[in-house]
Amino acid sequence: MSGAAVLTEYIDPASDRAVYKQIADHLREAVARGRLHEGEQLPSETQLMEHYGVARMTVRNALRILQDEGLTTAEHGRGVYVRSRPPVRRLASDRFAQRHRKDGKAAFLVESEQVAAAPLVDMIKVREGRPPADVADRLRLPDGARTVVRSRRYSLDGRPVETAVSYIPADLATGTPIADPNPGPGGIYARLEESGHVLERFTEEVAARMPTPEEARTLALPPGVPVFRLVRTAYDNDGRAVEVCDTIMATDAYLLAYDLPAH
Amino acid sequence: MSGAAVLTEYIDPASDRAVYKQIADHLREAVARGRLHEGEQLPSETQLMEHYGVARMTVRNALRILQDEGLTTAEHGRGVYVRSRPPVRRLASDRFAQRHRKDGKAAFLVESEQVAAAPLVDMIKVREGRPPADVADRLRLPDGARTVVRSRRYSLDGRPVETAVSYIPADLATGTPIADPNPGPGGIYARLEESGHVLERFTEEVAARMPTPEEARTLALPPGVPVFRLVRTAYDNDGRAVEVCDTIMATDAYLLAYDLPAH
DNA sequence: GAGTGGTCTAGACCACCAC
DNA sequence: TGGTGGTCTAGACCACTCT
Repeated sequence: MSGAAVLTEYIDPASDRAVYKQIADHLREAVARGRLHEGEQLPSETQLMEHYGVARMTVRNALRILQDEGLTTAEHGRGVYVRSRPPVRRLASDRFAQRHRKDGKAAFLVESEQVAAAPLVDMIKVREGRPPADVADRLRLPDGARTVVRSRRYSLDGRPVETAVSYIPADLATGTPIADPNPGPGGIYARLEESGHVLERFTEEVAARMPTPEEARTLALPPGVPVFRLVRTAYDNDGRAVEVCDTIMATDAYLLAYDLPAH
Repeated sequence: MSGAAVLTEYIDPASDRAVYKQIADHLREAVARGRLHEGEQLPSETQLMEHYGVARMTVRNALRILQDEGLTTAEHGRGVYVRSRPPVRRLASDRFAQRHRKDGKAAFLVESEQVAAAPLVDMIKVREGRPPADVADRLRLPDGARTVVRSRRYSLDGRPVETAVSYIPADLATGTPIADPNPGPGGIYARLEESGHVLERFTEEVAARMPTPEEARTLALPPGVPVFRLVRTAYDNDGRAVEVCDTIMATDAYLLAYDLPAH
């Protein structure tokens, strides 16, 4: 049957609005008014063609709009469905607080415990090399200085949610567990603190944009889902920048929470 | 002339990749490699059809991909251009610090001074009414409690960048300048502090998604540009939530910066 | 096999822009 | 007036999913 029951409206031929936009409006409204629920199937392209009396491309243009808005997903051979909004994971601003590392857990593991999801870290790559210019700036490194570069991907319950690339100045990392794929309990922050670089504060810069094709592939992003780009810089108690972490996050998996003092 | 000089590659008929995706790949790569610069015109649909020997819909599908990625903008009657990335405005985490209000300036005005842009606030609407459930939760208001609701749109140099809706509990706002369209120097935060509700801290929750059609219209967003949804809650020195501000921001106009302590 | 969405063709007319 | 992108038609063949 599918959701053909929502086909109650017709094209207004007197309207200036393009036909495919009118069709998109009808379907969008059906979702907004709850006549089409999360996960429910939309009328098929054939049904829409017949109901509205238009060509297939017109129907497909309408469906593409909804997909670009992140409202629906098309599944080849199955149908078009109202996208279900997964529960977002809330990242609190104290997630890097020292107390969360005390029992030897890195931040991502602590968070996944809180939401009772199975964490996975894969695509781990560690190398040494020169960082991009903007990263070198943040680390206050001279031109040509080298860093240890740690890349990895994080997943929850089998769903990739975030990729991250960390840059640590070579003089702090080379020859230490930080340059190993597995840096040990508590992660690299614990190693940095053991070597005397007690972390004092972090800065985070948050931007959002549509993913590149490669990011969409790595994070298995459906169309219409933007990414956060979050660049975090960690400073030790000497005020030195000891790590820059460049993160790409699926925006449908995260809610970022911050506390701001008023003084 | 346009950018036809970038047409150096051809379709690989042996490839499994769809023709329109191959064309999109070529053009994307031309941008990435600097063979097409910001603001430069892409080859026209006609030129692409002739070069690749494909139908117009195939070319249009390719161009749509780039547009959805936020890489290009199409201008009716003129051509398709590589989108120029406007300088983003950086919002620091101390932007609501008390010292920035001392000279009677609201946060937005202070920021626009820093970037030497002409600020505009329009579409101002003030009313009294019941807040949405999630706002009432944040304000810890009982069901049915009323708030003053302040809506407005912010623009810089004639370009809309952000809309905001503030909710202030009626017992703090009704009958005060907070319920006037113009709340006076320093904005509503200054009025709240004058009435004894000195602001102690804020929380911000940041999400990102594609805009609704109405948001795209209000912010004059080109296709492929997501929005931030930023919900800020202001607390006074008694720990009471005195305002919730629900903001929709153009992501190509903002970079959000936060400081996080490590303790 | 029947139904779904994915890709592609080859046209048409229109609205907008620059010259 | 010619070139541009915007909309729309009426087909075709294919790949995928479910039964």
